Amino acid sequence: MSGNWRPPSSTDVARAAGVSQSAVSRAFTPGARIAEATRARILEAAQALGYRPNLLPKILQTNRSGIVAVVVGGFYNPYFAMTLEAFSKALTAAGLQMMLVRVESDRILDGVVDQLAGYRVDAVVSALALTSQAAADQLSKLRIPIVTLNSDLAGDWIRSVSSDNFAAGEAAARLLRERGGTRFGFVAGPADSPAQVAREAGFAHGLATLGLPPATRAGGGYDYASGEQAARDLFSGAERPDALFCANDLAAFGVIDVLREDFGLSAPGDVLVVGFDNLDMAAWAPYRLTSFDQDVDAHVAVAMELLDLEAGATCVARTVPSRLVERESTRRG
Amino acid sequence: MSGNWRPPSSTDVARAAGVSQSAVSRAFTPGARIAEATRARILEAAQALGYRPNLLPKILQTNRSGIVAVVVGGFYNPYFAMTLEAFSKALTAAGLQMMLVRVESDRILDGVVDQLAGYRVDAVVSALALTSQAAADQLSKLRIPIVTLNSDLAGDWIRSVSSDNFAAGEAAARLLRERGGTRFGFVAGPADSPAQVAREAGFAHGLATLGLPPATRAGGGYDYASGEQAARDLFSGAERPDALFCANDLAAFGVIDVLREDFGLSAPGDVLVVGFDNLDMAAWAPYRLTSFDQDVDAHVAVAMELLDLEAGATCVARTVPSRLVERESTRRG
DNA sequence: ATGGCGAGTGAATAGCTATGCACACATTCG
DNA sequence: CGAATGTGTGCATAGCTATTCACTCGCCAT
Repeated sequence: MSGNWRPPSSTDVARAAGVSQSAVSRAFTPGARIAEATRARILEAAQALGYRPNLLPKILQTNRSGIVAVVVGGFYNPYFAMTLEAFSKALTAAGLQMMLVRVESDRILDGVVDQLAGYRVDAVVSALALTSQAAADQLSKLRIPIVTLNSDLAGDWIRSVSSDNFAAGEAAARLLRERGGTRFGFVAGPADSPAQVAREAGFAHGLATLGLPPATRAGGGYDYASGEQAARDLFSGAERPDALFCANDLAAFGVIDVLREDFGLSAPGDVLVVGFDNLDMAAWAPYRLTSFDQDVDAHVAVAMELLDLEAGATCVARTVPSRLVERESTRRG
Repeated sequence: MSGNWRPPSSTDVARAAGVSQSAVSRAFTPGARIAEATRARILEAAQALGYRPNLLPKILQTNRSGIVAVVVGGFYNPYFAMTLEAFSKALTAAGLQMMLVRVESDRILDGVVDQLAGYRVDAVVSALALTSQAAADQLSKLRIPIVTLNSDLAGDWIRSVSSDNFAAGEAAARLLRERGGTRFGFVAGPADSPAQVAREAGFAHGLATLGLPPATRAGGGYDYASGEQAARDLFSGAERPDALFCANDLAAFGVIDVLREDFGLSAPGDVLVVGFDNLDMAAWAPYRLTSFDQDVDAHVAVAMELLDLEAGATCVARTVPSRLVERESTRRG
């Protein structure tokens, strides 16, 4: 019997209140012309029936769902939590809802495009390290704006907002040099991440510009375990580095812990360490990690701005400066 | 000109392929009766136009959106990230989409109900510490199933799944006692969290059952800073505890860091510490924290199961056992 | 030869809301 | 007092898809 139950419709309310369906609609539309008495009677009937206007017909007509899809690859990195939090606030403030899509790989994103297009999402935000070009093209064809974070996609209807990863890499080189570093190491993120690539390139360029020897290299992931492994690799050899730039904080934590536990080394006592993301944890006592703050709020603000650029079918790329937050891990003595 | 652009509809495809709209619909409906040749011609035309079936009309008729709303209070706690990740996987596997809603307070949840109801979400999952009874009632009225996590809501169409918080509190008391604790302390979470209340009550009951003195108490939040403050409060007095049960891991980390930095105390050397949630970080070298694992996957599996209980208008509450993961922080000597 | 049958297709419709248009009525102004 | 203005309401429709119903056309069996 409850199998064919339906939520009350505006027609049901109209019948209950003895008015037409359009009157009900007007009662729920701010600024619509309706007598206050009628309106009150309708709201009363609606309340009694538990009526809520169905948003779908409106969407069907206007093709504006009020939904923005946010695509992420996983949540293990607190940086994504920060991004999600900021986006959530911004979207709510703009009266939009967030559809959260988690994809294992970019191949699967292609499959998800059908769904997103089917729900007529107003826009897609991709926090994926690597966003599928094919998927982006499909969305472009449907004129669904897409904003990528720290990616390097190109094409119509595609906007991107990134940190100044290259410049930050250079800045890291300068800082480590100033603080007394002589043998440099780089703890890498995943090779397919454009941010990782830019940070490493900037670091290398910074070292070269200062006339310093290139950095030894280890790692290959944005996670804690990658950092652990990188530290073991870098410090098992004879020529141990004394200044490290890590592709992100999570890896830096792994590095610092292994240095302390396995090698009895401390930061900054024996090794200078710089991270990236400025997670909350970077300020915690065991780490006090110098790190580049990506200014998530600014990223999101720019992203929201780019989403609003309805007309712009041209490719837009914006860069948000990151801010160096120096803590104990680079203060020697 | 692009102001009134509309994505291609099935009618557009039909025109292009020289068939009727129903044929197009059939071409995209698995198992529908259509000649293979026609189907191929339609798919070709659809491909050329970039057609994707609009899901909204179907939703309008069936009242099944394929969307589940997940309501959270924030993302600062990695525990929510774990939950979100697990839910995301489970929903994807079930062919559902996740609408993520972040609310500042439960009052705002009331306002959000209109939206959720308007989108005709199939169900609501609330990971809120405190879920508004009023909001839940509204959803019940619309026959939208609601599942709360670690909450103690009651009513029709409301299901809840919780950890065995009370039992875990008792277990914590037994463990700390066995490991040599004599003066006990409890680092509390927020007072309005049912999980916090149950954990504290279980701990108190456990201590009493063992004939031990009651625990001193500090804290009042699930975050790191709360833990820091709690440690300062608990260890500034003359009678310092030597065994702590923390309402969650994040607070426990704050406790451990302050003990080490400000008081020169170590866990487990000077103080035994038990946390709750078993975050990834609990295994990290500076902490090696004994913690109760809430088994997020099991929580989510049960939640998904409860969502499927379409018929059940009765209130269902399920408990998932948490698993004690013992690490160095409670191993003395 | 003819009734029956299955496959393939088109026409029509349900589902719900917002809104343009038309109409009825009241009020005000010349 | 007639006209004009304004207010409040109902009618009809668009928006898109899945699905039911009806129809046609081969084909087989009787």
